[in-house]
Amino acid sequence: MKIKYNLLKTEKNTKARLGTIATNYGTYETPMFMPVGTRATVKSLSKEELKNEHAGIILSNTYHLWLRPGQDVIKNCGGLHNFMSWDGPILTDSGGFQVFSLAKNKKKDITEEGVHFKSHIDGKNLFLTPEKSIEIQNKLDSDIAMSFDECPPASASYDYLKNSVERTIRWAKRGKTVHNNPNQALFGIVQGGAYENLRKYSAEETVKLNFDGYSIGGVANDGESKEDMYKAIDYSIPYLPEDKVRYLMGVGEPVDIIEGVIRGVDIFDCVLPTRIARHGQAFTRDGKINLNNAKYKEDLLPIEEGCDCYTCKNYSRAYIRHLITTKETLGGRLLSIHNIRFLIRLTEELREAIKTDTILEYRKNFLSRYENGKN
RNA sequence: GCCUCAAUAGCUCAGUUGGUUAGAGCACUUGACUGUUAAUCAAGGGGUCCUAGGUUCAAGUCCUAGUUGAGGCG
Repeated sequence: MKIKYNLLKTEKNTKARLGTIATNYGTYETPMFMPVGTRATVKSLSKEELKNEHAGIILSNTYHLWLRPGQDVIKNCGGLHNFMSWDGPILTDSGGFQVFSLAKNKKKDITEEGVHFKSHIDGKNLFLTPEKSIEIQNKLDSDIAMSFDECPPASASYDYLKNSVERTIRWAKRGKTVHNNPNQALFGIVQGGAYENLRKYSAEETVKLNFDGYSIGGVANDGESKEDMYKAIDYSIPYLPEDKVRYLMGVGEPVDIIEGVIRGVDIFDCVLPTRIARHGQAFTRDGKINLNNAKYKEDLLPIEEGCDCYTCKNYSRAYIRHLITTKETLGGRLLSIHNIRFLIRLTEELREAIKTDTILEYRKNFLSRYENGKN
């Protein structure tokens, strides 16, 4: 079966939604944060570690798996779930973002047919089309496939964005036509920068194609302001159907997840918790902390007091700082576990706040503590 | 005892025929990261150029003596 979203409740004072997503690998509550596992691994973590911190859906990536090990290898190994031994749901991104992020400042040729660009591994010429992306995702057998979209930079002009939005809609249609995995949902992606009419047009036209869920893309890239990100959400959400899940792609920071939920977003993904972890930083209630800092040298507190994650229950800041400064791999792993749990716990609390219609109060309290960090 | 070589940032070292404000890597101190080309990237602090004389318009660089270290010969 394909995924099924069930709206349980909308918060009284905002557009925040409490719901569930039923998948072939269990039913999960939303709002939800999805850890990113680009190359069929949430970097450095085992499946038990993810499960222990209550991860639900995880992401993987069409472009990266296409290049290595190749979709046929994964298909012959029983599909992505079997290949990576993950018995939870998986969402695969389409590769649209990689065209933007890998080929940034490099030669790429975006045509109506698809995108010509070069492999970041060996420089080989590559050609990715909406059909190709969906075919790869069909073989990967993820639970949710994403349409192949164009992800323009935040600095793109109105005219560029207008053409890009129209092309992304045509690409969405082409991808849907070739999609043929009965167990896999397919999501459409709304683009249009921070322009109200473009987001409206993009959302309405994408919804007409009747996808299994909708995402808001093109946000939080290239130095986009938070105001523009929130506009992009506000201008998209009203045109998305109530009975389908809404996914804000690539976000994010704790603050942005809260703002997204308040605006009606159900699911989020972001590389931040695992990336900043490997770079020595951790989310806490009292703001982001950097374990490289000398002040943690003999600090025997956990990363965050009161946190229920494996890392905080077992290790001190002093020890983790030692691991980070000596470049021991365990440091990045322990911080990844904490940061993922932090964002998952944030969504758990947001769900509670929706149940009790107190999400504005929750935001106020969270922000005042997070932004006046005592660390 | 004699000879040779060396001495520059916390460490390992660049530094041209003498010529702007003596550099790098690492370490240290910070910062950044939003559908992962990222265990990455960026910034900052840090100097009695072994010491004392001398030559010169100008010395980390040349000369003399000394100190310390390494090696060699007796």
